[in-house]
Amino acid sequence: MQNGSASALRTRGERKSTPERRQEIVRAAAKTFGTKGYQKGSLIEIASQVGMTHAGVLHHFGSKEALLIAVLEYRDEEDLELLANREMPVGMDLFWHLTRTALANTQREGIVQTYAAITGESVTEDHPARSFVISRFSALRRYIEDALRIVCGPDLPEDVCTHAATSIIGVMDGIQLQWLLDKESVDLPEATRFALEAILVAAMAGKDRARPLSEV
Amino acid sequence: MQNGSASALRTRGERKSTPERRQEIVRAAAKTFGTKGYQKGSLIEIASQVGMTHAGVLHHFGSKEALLIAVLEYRDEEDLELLANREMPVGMDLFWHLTRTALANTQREGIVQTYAAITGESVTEDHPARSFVISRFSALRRYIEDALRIVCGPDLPEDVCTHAATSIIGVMDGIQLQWLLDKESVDLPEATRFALEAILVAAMAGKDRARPLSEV
DNA sequence: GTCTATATCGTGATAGAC
DNA sequence: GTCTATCACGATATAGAC
Repeated sequence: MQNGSASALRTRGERKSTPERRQEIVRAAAKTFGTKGYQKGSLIEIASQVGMTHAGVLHHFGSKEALLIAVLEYRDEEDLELLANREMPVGMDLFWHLTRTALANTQREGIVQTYAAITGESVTEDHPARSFVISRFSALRRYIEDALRIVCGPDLPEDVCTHAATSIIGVMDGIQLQWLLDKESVDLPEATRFALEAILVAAMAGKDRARPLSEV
Repeated sequence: MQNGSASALRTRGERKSTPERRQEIVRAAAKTFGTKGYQKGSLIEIASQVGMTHAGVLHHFGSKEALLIAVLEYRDEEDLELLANREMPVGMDLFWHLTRTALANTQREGIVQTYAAITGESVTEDHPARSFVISRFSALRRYIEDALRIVCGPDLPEDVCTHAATSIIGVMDGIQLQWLLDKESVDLPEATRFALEAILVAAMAGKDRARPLSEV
């Protein structure tokens, strides 16, 4: 019960310890990069949100680019924590999870906005988030393909599987984008649910259509 | 047959006339905004592509923002000219057109890139393209909804119609984005065809499901 | 760990010569 | 119609005081 060593006392003083400070900064950066974009979002604006000057921010991260990477990693970490066991659901559970995510996203506009702004910018030349976004998409496609194979069975043709996975990611991102720009005209969760079901049904049908005659 | 007045001669001299020069600049700007984005794409880079200084560009357009608007209008104009009669197809023809567009887009990466970069950036605060993109999406949704009503008949429920239209635009944009970032992993025309068919079929099914029992 | 001060750079825009 | 020159501004990053 004794309240600890000198080092424990040190980290509990009124001065914020470094990991906490870093997280504060990352959160502010995510907000700024979301509203202004990476190019236009300045270190000065980020710093002012946490009561610092931009030199202070650079002390923790070294460069603006490193801060962006930290934001991207933090966002993925945050997504993982939405899941009870911190790992991606498998099979049909994945599609339920995606549907629930679309619903949850209506209540966390900031995160959606950050994701959309950075992803959108990443198509430009030499953008620091580019390779990160590419591998994120790639990993996501693989997850969804695996889930599709479980749901549709082993007869699912490879090309149908890939196209369906690409379509699912695409439609979720695309609907989010329209929703961000015009929330009154777009029903994010319902449109997403409709599209996911449509694509799932088409994948199942693709499986049936491609089944070799010998097996029928 | 006589080759014209003094004014006609004047516009044919070795010096470029203003409308031609404007178009050259707009094309260069579209390219630069596509590769670098609007914020990072500089007037200096645009000007150098047409053999001018940035002051020359500003002489024609007054401001960088006005140049962006010109690019957006030019891009829409260009899209219209892909159509034989310069007007959007109606009914099932629209969906054939969208499928053909996805195929054609693999051969005009620059245009797709420009569209994606500007649309992606437009979600940020006070972006000059924002209202343009919003009304573009809105008009597109209306077109597609009209076509869906023609294809599916008047029984198509309103919400299914809207969700399908939103999904179609979303999935086309979303697949394009993945394709731009990773062309080897994404088959743009085939994935688009798959998704469009899936959504169309689902809309038809939605119509059937919602048909009042009294009509069956 | 945060600040002030500064170096260095690039930008969009304006004014005026040619 | 295009150029040169310049202005005013804001950015990232560094150096060194506290």
